Amino acid sequence: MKLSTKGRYGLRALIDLAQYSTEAPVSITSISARQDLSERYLEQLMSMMKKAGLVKSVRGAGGGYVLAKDMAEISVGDVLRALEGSLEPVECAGLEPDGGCKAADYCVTKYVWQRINDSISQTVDEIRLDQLVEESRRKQCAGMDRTACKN
Amino acid sequence: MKLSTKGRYGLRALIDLAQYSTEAPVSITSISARQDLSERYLEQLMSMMKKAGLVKSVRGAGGGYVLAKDMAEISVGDVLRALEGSLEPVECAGLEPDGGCKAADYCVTKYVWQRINDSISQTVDEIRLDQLVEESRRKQCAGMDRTACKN
DNA sequence: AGTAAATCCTAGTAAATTACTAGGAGATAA
DNA sequence: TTATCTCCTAGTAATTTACTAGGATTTACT
Repeated sequence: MKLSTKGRYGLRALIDLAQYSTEAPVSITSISARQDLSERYLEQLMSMMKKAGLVKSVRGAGGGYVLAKDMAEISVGDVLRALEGSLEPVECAGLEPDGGCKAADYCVTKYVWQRINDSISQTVDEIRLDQLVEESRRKQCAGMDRTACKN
Repeated sequence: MKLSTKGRYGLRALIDLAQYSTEAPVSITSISARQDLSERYLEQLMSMMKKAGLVKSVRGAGGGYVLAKDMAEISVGDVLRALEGSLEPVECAGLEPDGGCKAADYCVTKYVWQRINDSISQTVDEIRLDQLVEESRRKQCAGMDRTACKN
């Protein structure tokens, strides 16, 4: 039940992007320098977030990434699902109307997986990027030594 | 953010055990037959749950496993933590008073991981084995074809 | 026109983890 | 004494993770 580096790094990167892209697009190079992440790897994460419609890219010199929508419109759930895939603790935990497991009616554990799924979904969907950015400003995270912590 | 087969199989096995161990201990052979699980693998899961104090074993012929405490005293959280290890979505998500990450005061994402951790913990800790057993009886899960579903 | 700074896209790959299997020792009831 | 159990340690194939590598393409600037 661990998040991978994709989700962890990606959320950090997006918070960074949200803070620094108010005027011009922000390059992968600058994000990875501030956040101490591999440029090549971050590239892939940004690509995933782009496909998910969270960021837009500007190609060529002076280019980079910008948020595709308002910070308040992006939830942690959007970010993590873009990077981790479904957050369901097991494959069948979702609420598919019909496509789900045939055995669902007789499945006790499905109730458990669904409860876990619901609680995760609810919390990640209610935390939005603007809150995190504000929190980051308040804590003056810019001065934080990123090599100390990989989360 | 997926549970492994340990957690999935193990919870199923323990529900099965709770239902069938009212009189005599239940053997791994019988659980694995009913639940369509590998005996050897289940053996390991039972051993983990024993170490965690959830079940007791009776060795020798006619032996097997019994719950170590009342069904109502065992939560899904107890079971999953015994089998999966910590349920924290990232290493630092817990509430360690001091042993935690040095950067915590400056770490925005830690807030996120902790919120997720808290919501998972709360839901798994409030679901107890007796509820699941009752639900299983109500649904007549005994007739379920276990080969159809691995969760 | 040329160059530097960017994103974009696909593959490859070492390390770690998962999900088992295998073998055999020891305990106990019949 | 034998069949049925738990117990314990190792091994291992398959999968996933976390990257790295190479190069094509786009664009601003001089």
